[in-house]
Amino acid sequence: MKDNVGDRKAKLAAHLKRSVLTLALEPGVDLDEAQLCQAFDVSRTPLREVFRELAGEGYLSLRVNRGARVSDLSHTTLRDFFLAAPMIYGAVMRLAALNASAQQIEALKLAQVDFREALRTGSASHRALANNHFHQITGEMAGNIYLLPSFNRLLIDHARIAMTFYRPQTQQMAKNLTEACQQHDAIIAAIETRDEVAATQLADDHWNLSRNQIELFVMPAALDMPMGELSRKTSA
Amino acid sequence: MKDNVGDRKAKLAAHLKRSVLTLALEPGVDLDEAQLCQAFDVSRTPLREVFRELAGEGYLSLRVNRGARVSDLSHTTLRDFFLAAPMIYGAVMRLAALNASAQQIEALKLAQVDFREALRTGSASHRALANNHFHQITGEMAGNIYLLPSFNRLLIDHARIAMTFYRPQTQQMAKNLTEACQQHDAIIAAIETRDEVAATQLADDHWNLSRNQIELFVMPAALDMPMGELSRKTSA
DNA sequence: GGTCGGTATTTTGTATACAATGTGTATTCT
DNA sequence: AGAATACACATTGTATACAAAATACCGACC
Repeated sequence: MKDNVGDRKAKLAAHLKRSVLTLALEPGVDLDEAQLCQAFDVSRTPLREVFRELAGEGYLSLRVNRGARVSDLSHTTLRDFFLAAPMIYGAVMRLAALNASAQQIEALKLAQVDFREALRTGSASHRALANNHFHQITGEMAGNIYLLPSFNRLLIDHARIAMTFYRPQTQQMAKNLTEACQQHDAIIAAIETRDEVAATQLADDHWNLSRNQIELFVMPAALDMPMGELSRKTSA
Repeated sequence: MKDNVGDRKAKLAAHLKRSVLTLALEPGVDLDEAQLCQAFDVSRTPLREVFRELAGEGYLSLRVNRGARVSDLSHTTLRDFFLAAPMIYGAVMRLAALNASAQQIEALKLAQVDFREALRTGSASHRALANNHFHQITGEMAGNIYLLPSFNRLLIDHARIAMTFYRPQTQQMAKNLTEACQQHDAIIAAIETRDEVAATQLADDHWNLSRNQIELFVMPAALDMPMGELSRKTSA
């Protein structure tokens, strides 16, 4: 099971990504160079290179003379997220339908098998990662180097937000998950038949469902309030 | 004029960015670590960190065991560019109109002064950099962390493509440049009055003008062909 | 003459020592 | 007691030596 440094570096990067996506490393926490060096048996130089790389992709943020930390997921970033996501997701899905290769479609189907499996028996982390993987493949299908940077950044925070509701706490939330799964199937079908219109529409539907799911979590029960004081706009 | 290492690092990064944007470093050329280390008086470690940073932003691309090179600007990337740019530019301009701070508007006006100056007396590089700076500020105004990665990547290649026509070779091209300048003024006005509709429209106009400019260069004179064999679709 | 294979050289990647910066703590002075 | 400062410690940034990989060069063989 021993491998060269390059492999250990890749392992480290993958581990950090997974940890960030699944909230095993929570937004804002500091990363300890010395500890990670020891844990993954690499020296500080390659470790710090990985840090910079992941910082560029949006997983981490680096502050001069004060080390690396997991990217924040603040109030304002959430607002940005809801503004940008529908547009980018839609564009990516449309391009995916236009450009997907047969090989990529196979990969997408495999990802969906895993996602379904995760919904049935997996942990919340497994679900988040499987869903993340599914959408990453659609990003590859779109294959537009100018869209991907933003899309991948969105996927990072989508996974982190989603982690909060991949442990469904109500009947409705559970139902939404199975619907999301069905939408994935529809997305695969649309891509396979190169139906860009359907794909774009499905991106929109899928996104709206996701947003509902998030709202169910952020505003749990509505508590059956008599008046309208707790309207949606208040928290913004 | 002596400064600490951090400053030299920043200088190096700025130099590389400028060189890439102005085609002083052409797409695809290899970068020599040893030479740059000597030129900027930094050791290889910080130099390589800069490389990774710029690679993350899209200026360079790193290939394992084979060093850094300037990002390519190929046929296929151009196609991606034309697909993604209108959407992202429009979104950024709209958000800029909604969110710009007074300070940012001042900065934008200064950038426009410089751009106008560059059109009158500056070099092609000066023009490209000034225009780049102007649009970078609109990106900051929009301030959406999910849109910015793609937007900034677009700006890099926009500058590089634009370099080819900031040396206007026909009457029409020169005229287009002055029109672009006027559009900048209109953009400033729209942002200052928080007119998101106008800003979005102007983004579209500005983009179309830019594309025309590019097309004038890519398909120079049309040569007054009698038949229609040289129609636009052929090269795609 | 051309191609294959092996060695020398250059270039890239990693480890580590050292310098600089930031942080925590104790001591002193008001 | 509380604040300020100086000192010790921990963490981050840089330089450099070394290892590994790629490239260039050269000669042998077909």
